[in-house]
Amino acid sequence: MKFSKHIAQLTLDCVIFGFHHKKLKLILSKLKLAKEIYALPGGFILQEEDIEDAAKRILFERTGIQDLYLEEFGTFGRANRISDEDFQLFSGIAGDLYPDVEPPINENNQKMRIVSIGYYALVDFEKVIPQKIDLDESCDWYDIKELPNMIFDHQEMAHKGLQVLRENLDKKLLFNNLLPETFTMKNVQELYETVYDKPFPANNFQKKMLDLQILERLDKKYTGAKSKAPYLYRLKPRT
Amino acid sequence: MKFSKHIAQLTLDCVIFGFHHKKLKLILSKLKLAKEIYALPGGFILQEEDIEDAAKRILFERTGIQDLYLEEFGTFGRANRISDEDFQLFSGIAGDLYPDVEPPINENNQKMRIVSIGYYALVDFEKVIPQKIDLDESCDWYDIKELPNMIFDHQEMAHKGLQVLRENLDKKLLFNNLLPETFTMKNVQELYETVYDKPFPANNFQKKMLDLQILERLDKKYTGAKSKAPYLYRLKPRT
DNA sequence: CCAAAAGTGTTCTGACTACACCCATGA
DNA sequence: TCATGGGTGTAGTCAGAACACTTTTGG
Repeated sequence: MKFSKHIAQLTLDCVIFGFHHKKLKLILSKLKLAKEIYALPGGFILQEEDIEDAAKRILFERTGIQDLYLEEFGTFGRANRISDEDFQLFSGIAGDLYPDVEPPINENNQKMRIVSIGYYALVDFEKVIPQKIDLDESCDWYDIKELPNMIFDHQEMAHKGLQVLRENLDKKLLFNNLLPETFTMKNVQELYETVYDKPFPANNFQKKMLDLQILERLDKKYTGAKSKAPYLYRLKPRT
Repeated sequence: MKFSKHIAQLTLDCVIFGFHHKKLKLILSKLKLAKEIYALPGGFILQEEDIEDAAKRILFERTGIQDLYLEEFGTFGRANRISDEDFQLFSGIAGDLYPDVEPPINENNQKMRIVSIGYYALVDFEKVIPQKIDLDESCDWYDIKELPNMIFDHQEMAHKGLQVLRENLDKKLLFNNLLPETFTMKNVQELYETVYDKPFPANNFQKKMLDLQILERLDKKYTGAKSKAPYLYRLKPRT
């Protein structure tokens, strides 16, 4: 066999961000290993598959959502990105899921590097129950501020993903799965404050959002709170 | 042999931009093929090599410059990024340069996709004579506005590289090899006008550049032209 | 009427634009 | 002294930030 069903030394890992009520989380798998260690959802890429389609496939496997907004944020290819310890831990189980892929060990029993492409996506974590796959002991949402011990350079990938998410969040809002159908300006503000981890003054924030021309104002929302009822908004249908 | 000396289905291609006197060029190889077709300088990645080091190695091979500023700008992995025609053209010669890498054909004689990582770099093209390698009939600078027929999706890669170069050119200037040791403000302005392919008003441009606090004003330059002598500048030593 | 939260208006600043103007230089 | 190109100054516009203020709501 010259070529396996999957590309041998290239994987794809996804930083799936979930937002809800001032919390920013991401999906991690707890791996079925002796040591407690976590990984970004990822996998190998099929030979006939566009890389972006592979990312969509992995995202669908884990979230059940078909058409998610996603973006590539970088390639991770340091020669030593897989430590010896992680390699030994992981190589035992990877073959179960990808029997076609040769374990990354050369004829001298040295580990070989696997390059990973990073993608991120955005969802509302109240709407998505992370699905585990065979390699996972469990799969769940973890707060970005309290990330557990992660395998390979996955922690670095998660941070790079967040950094790219923060660039032009305005444009990304257009596609999102982060907010419900209708929402208040406060909801949007909390989303921004959570992603950027800093406060935004409400009046300036509102002006800026409205100036973007992407929100449509609807009726007011009467919650029964003893305060003024906020307007509801929805994303303008894209032209 | 389970693994070759190079990673099998992953390559790296470099968009090496060269600037001089209102011209923006990039290095292309004319391949030793029946058809006249050009390629970005690129190559496979060694198993033990950081990807960024592989990019530096390729850049050094082609330009003779060791420590070039470079940046990754994306991954190119469409399943059909290599057309049947390009595949047939190229597969004949690739084996000469990389005898260790299996030709990307599966057992059913179907071509397999190779994923490529894009890097770009910046130089002054008057200072660099592009070096050809075995696969090349020639290797030279080509104007970005008059790109010849390019193999695979290399044209798309070149344009994406330019797009990323345009983002934050200010910061990239700090590292560059684009300008001589000392230069006039007009030189810098022409660089910007060439990269962005649009004019900048001279007075506002000067103010903006000086506000960046990265230029140090030196003595005037007396060229013998019958006009006021411009100041010379140099990049402030980085702290 | 009051507290709480929503929403608006006004001013200030700093970046960028456009326009007009002055200065040095060699012919 | 004049044309040429280098360099500076000022006013207008626009997005953000900071501040104070008014409005709506249910108790």
